[in-house]
Amino acid sequence: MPATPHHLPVELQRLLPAELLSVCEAQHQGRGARLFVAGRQPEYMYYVIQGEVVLERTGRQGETVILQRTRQGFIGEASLQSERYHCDASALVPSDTVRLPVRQLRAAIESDPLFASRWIGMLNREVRRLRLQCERLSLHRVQDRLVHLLETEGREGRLTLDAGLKSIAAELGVSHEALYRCVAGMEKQGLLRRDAGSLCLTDRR
Amino acid sequence: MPATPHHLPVELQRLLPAELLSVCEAQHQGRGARLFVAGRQPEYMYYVIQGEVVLERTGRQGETVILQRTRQGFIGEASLQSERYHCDASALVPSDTVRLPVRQLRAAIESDPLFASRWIGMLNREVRRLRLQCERLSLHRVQDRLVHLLETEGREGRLTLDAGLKSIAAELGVSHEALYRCVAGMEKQGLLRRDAGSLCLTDRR
DNA sequence: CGTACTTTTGAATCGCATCAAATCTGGTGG
DNA sequence: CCACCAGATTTGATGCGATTCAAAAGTACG
Repeated sequence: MPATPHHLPVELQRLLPAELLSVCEAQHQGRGARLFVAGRQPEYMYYVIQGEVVLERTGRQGETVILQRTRQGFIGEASLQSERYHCDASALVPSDTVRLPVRQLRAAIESDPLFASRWIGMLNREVRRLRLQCERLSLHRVQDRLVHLLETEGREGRLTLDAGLKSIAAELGVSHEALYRCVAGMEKQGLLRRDAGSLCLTDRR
Repeated sequence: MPATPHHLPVELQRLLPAELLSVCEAQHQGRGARLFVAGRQPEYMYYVIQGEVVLERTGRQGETVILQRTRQGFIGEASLQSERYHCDASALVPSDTVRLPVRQLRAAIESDPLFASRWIGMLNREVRRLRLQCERLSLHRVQDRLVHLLETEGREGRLTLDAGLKSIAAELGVSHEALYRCVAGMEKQGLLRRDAGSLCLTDRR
């Protein structure tokens, strides 16, 4: 069923032209649900309203690598002009999403220059976010990566946890044991506070 | 001086509309030359024809983190709509570049839908490339990262080296000593060949 | 020829992955 | 409500691989 525009997030309402807003379809994804799988032809573009959806790829040793982790925003937007998906998307926790037909999205970009500019702006933000993640992953110590995450993705050093520390560990590219130890150690040193569902850096420099 | 269009790379000629091609300016950057620095207002968009230009940021301990490494293509394209650069760009080796005015680039995107689509395609490729780099950096062993680099950025497992192994080490996020040892070890095991200026995986599986 | 940089090897140390196991948690069905 | 289960969290012990510091040898360039 089509979602009425005023149910959609403000960001989406500002980004999309009216003819696309009207064909958005709200969906709910259960825990572990697959939005799409690698190799399939892209038919819909997905936007995460609430929850946590990851783009992942299976390495050659069978390990799962998380390529993107979205709690709010588009997932797999790079597949707009692709013939097929390059990775899988699945919901880590029950999530609310919106999907819109790729075909109409492409048409809107080609016919609406202002929308195209806004879409480019969204891609530019994504590129910068990915560069930040590369910077983060090039840090060697778990603590450095965690602090970097809190400083760049959190607000005022505070980051809300929707799916537990284990999924954060995967995003940081470290074992969950190492992250648990790191968090415990930083709490003991008073560098970090841990409220229910969020991590927060204390301001000591 | 404006570069005559037929001196520009084919990729650029196919991407840019005529009015932008005519305002491209060819430039040569000496080794270590700064194309732009963080904080400044973007005035030109740069394209690397030949050589090696890096986007880098200085971490809080003063270490240099390479965010992008371009031997061919745009550098800092995410700053198209930004008020200021978020990082520095400098030439690692003497490089040929093209610059075009950001203002006219923005105007072209808003007035030429097909060009906007092509620009989006370029950004999509960049997003995918960055996701690959994140995947690579989340590997733990140096050898895994090097193999991943050769398989994804090389052609048939062969990668041409323009600026020595040390800059590769920085891109892989490892110390240069570790990379030298890794290369030597893999050569000894017959997993890798090292011609003048290129690394090549041998096909043993 | 000297200077700056890359490449190379060595040795010591550190941090994390890994394996193991115990505890805690939320959710399920009896 | 309680027993139970799957998954998350937590702590411990061990080993590996990379960082780091150090130093020497090779190389390009003015």
